[in-house]
Amino acid sequence: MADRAAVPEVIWARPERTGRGPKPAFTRADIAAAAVRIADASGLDGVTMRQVAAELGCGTMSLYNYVPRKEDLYELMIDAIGAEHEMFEPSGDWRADMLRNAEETRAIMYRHTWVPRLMPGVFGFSPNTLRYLEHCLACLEPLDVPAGTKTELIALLNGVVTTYTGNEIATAERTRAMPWSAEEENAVRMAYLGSQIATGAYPRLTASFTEQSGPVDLEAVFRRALERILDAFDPDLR
Amino acid sequence: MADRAAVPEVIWARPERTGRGPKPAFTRADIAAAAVRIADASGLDGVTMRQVAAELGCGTMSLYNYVPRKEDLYELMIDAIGAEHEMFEPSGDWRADMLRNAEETRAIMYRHTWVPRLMPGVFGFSPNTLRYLEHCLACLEPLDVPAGTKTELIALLNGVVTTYTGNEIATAERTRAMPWSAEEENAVRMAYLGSQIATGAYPRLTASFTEQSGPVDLEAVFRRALERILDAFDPDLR
DNA sequence: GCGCACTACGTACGTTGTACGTAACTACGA
DNA sequence: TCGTAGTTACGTACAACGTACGTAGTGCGC
Repeated sequence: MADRAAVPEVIWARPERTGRGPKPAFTRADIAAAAVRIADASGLDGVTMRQVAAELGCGTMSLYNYVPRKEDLYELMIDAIGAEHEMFEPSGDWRADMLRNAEETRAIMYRHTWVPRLMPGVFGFSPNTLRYLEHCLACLEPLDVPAGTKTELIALLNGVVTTYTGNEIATAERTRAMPWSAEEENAVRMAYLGSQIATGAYPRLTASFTEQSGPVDLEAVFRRALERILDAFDPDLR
Repeated sequence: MADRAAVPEVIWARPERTGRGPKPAFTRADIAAAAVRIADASGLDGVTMRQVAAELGCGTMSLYNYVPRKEDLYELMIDAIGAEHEMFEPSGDWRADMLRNAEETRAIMYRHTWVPRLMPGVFGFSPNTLRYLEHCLACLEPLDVPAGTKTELIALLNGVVTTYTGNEIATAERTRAMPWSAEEENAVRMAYLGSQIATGAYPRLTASFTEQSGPVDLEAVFRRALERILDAFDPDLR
């Protein structure tokens, strides 16, 4: 029996096929694509080993020949959507390029709303992740700061993109999944917040709430956050 | 029978006790404390309805009298650790105060390593969350920007603290939970990264890796990220 | 003092990840 | 050329999870 048990292993380090025995029926890409298809259609919770196997048309346990743990399936999924990133030719304007990268990541997340929920748990540097990092570094070539600072900029931007977009998606999905209407939910929330505000314990918070009129433009907030971070790394603004 | 079914409800809007029938055996605080105790000791995955009930010394299903869904239990937990935040008197130096707030949040997360994993899923503005936001706004009183901008600063800071600290914790826990040693894991990872680098497909990434010598000072990276964000909101630096 | 709204909790169901055993298959060493 | 070792494939089975449901007991408001 194959030792599929505990072995210090990044799935990307394990060769895709081994040569001996029957030909594998699927590639990793097949499996990743099936999982992505399910996640897009039914959400991340729809991605079960049984469902993925059914989508592929094979027995549940056969999957474990390709993916030692479910966690590794997630890794495959993240790598798969990483291929959607357009690795454009750097323009020479590092700010514009990084904005474009961020905006594209955001778009990918809106296309695959399960990505933000998966990101924090993914650690193996998948091929497409490495390609993306390399691409970002290429975009940052004109920026005259140490390499370590560039890495920090990339990490900070990616983190903000994930956090902001993930929050928006989670809020949207929350209202969608509920058996009651969004208005109803909002009414209950507002009633609660109103009752809290009425206690007078949160004067500044109350002022902040009442001051702002109309709905928040999430995209604008997102853009401002990005710009601010770019400002903070821009030597020309110091 | 009580209708514990789908109702648009924030748990904080539901009154803690109703007056009729037998006195409840526990308060929400009891339950939250029990869940926090378990999470601290056995991780977030140890927090099951059965475990929490056992910790309280009651039947599993009795919990559902207090907490309609497990998700609401999480909400209770987040609120409970929110009480650990020290709401100090603002010093008048908003940068120093916000740094202190961030550093304290980070410390709380290191004390309760499950917090970052829970944060993205928590939406109900719990009492302690409101108190914390109010406190942040008090610290930002000397900052001369619109109220909306202050809110954005708070959100950005909190997001970065959660992301950075959460990543660190996840990495640490990952190596701890593994049946193999951290050195072994690291060796495998490095061997893999080395093999990728050897392909020559990632020249800039390779340079960045080899350029940096010695381990990364995570706390310093964290501090720099905070300072940069504060810079970006500081009118005196524009 | 009656009844209703609540608490308490055992049982049970559906679903999950995955350990394990078995059977079939093929590339390699002899 | 032929075993045989290392695979793939997959059915069965198990422990653990969230929680629906039913029943029994309790005490406040009318």
